[in-house]
Amino acid sequence: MEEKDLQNLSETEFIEQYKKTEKDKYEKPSIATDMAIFTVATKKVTDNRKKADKELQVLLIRRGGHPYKGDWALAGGFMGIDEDVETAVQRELKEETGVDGVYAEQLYTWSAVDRDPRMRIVSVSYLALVDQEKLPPLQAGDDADDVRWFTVKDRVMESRDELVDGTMIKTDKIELTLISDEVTASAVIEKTTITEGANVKTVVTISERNGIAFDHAEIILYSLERLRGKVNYTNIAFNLAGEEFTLPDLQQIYEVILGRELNKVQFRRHVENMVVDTGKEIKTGAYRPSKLYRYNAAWVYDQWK
Amino acid sequence: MEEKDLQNLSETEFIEQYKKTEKDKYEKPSIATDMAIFTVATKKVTDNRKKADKELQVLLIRRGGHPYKGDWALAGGFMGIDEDVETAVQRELKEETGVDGVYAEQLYTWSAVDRDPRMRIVSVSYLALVDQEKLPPLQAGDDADDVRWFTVKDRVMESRDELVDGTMIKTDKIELTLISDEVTASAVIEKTTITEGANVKTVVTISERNGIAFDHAEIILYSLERLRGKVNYTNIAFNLAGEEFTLPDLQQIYEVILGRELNKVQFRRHVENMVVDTGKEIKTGAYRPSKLYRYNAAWVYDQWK
DNA sequence: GAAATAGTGTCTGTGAGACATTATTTA
DNA sequence: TAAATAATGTCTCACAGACACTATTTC
Repeated sequence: MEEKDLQNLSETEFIEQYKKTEKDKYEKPSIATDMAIFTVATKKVTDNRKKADKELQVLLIRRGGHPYKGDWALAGGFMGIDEDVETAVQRELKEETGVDGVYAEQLYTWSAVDRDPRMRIVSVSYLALVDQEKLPPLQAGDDADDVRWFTVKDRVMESRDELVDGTMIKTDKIELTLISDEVTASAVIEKTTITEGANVKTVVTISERNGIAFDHAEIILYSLERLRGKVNYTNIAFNLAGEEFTLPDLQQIYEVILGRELNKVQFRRHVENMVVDTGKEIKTGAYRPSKLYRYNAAWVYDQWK
Repeated sequence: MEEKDLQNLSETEFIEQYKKTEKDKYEKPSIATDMAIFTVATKKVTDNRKKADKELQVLLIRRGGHPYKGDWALAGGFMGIDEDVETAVQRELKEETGVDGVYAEQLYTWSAVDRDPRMRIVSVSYLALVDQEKLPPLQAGDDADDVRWFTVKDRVMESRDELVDGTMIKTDKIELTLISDEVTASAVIEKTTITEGANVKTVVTISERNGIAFDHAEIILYSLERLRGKVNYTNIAFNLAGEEFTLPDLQQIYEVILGRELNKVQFRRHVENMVVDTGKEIKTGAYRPSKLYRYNAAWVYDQWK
């Protein structure tokens, strides 16, 4: 049936006909999800410093089969034909973390033609944040060795600005290092931002890849940026804290995310309206106890004040 | 061949075999793009006020066939199996606007199972901004009537906050109105934000739909929010201005996007470093002429100051 | 000079950033 | 009392917001 004739049908007839003759005319990609699941963990290391240190970790899974066999990949999976992406993500989050209702937000959809050698896979990536206290210990089952939390470190190796003829070219070379007990994976990512007039275009390429599967180093970096970008003006970081927490602990979570130390007074002023004093205290050492707070459910981010 | 046996092959053999037997095991969705293309246009209306007024417009296309026949939809199309989403978007932007290198940024990927009655379509939406001066007049061809710029108005009809048991439920009822010469399309969108602890989830439903196809009212609203959210701390608005512009004009672009008036002094201070004086002036009426500025290519957004 | 808009000077309040001080605990 | 960390007081500086004023044009 010609396209023209199709349009003379009623809507119901059209759709019936479309499903028969048009629906599978073109080859389609698969849709997958990739989730950068983060937690802030307390370092086990007992070094000289008394102050407990925390670190940002991401969950990775060792690839048991081709492609990228043996490399570490983000959690994720294929979207079923009868579910939407959000449902797939919540299903997979529950599977991987064992926790219900984990915070997740959509990041970006990756669609490079060659991002998977098997076939065309378009991936919708998500940023997920879990409170470490809620996490069950990683399953000690047969594949315990294949699911791990990696400490995340990123470092700008090189930063170059070039202004040519009204076009600003900014090149950043960023090293991403992921460390688990005995395993270290890493990547070097080159990020080029071309600003022509006010039109900003960013091209990202992975120039070195050691043990990180697919384009996942890029996705992890992107999720880090999103996390850092939102930490200061949303409640996003509270998803990484327990029900009750001390302000010094909360501050450490912020510091671990931002990768720098924060001023105490300023930090407390900043979160003042986001927390409620529980009236409880907690003693953690040979010094003044901390007050316990909880998240203030009534807090609203007044976008434009 | 069993999954187990597949994994004993070399990577090349595996992929070859995968493409033969595994690749099309499951039904796949189609990938489409939807683009909210905005421009800021100068009102033709000559009312009593001398000050020229601008308005925010979005490009819509009348659907010639089922489904949503006769309704207005965002520009877009299917992603080819040999191109990535960005390429598809740039191709379609050129087709629709006639302009090369239009600013476009990825917004969100929509995947509701029933968002298209024909088949499963996952849509990657984009926000695009074009300078009106660069736009050729809409093609006067046979389908000139099918492509139009609509003035965008949105209004919060109702806003309710409810705090139940540590869970904050914020419900906003928003009216979106799109006006072209003789055509008006509109929708009422209900946006519910559920904040449980710090975990924010937003559910959006279209409760009334008049002449806007698919879930496109939702996408337009989402793109408006993104535009407003970025206007104050990026150079995004400059994509809506010409090569050279006056500060009063630039301020109007900001005002039209934000939907409110801005303080002149404060605005000028805000954009001070983003613009360069061209030394030229432009006379537009019986009053002091405006200086012409251009975008300052050397401006960089120092993310954390 | 009147009308209209462009552009500048300056006061005020808020909030970020930094430094200093006090408070509370245990050894 | 020393050591360690929690919590608060307060100074400074940058900037957002507002108001008032000056500048330039045409009629």
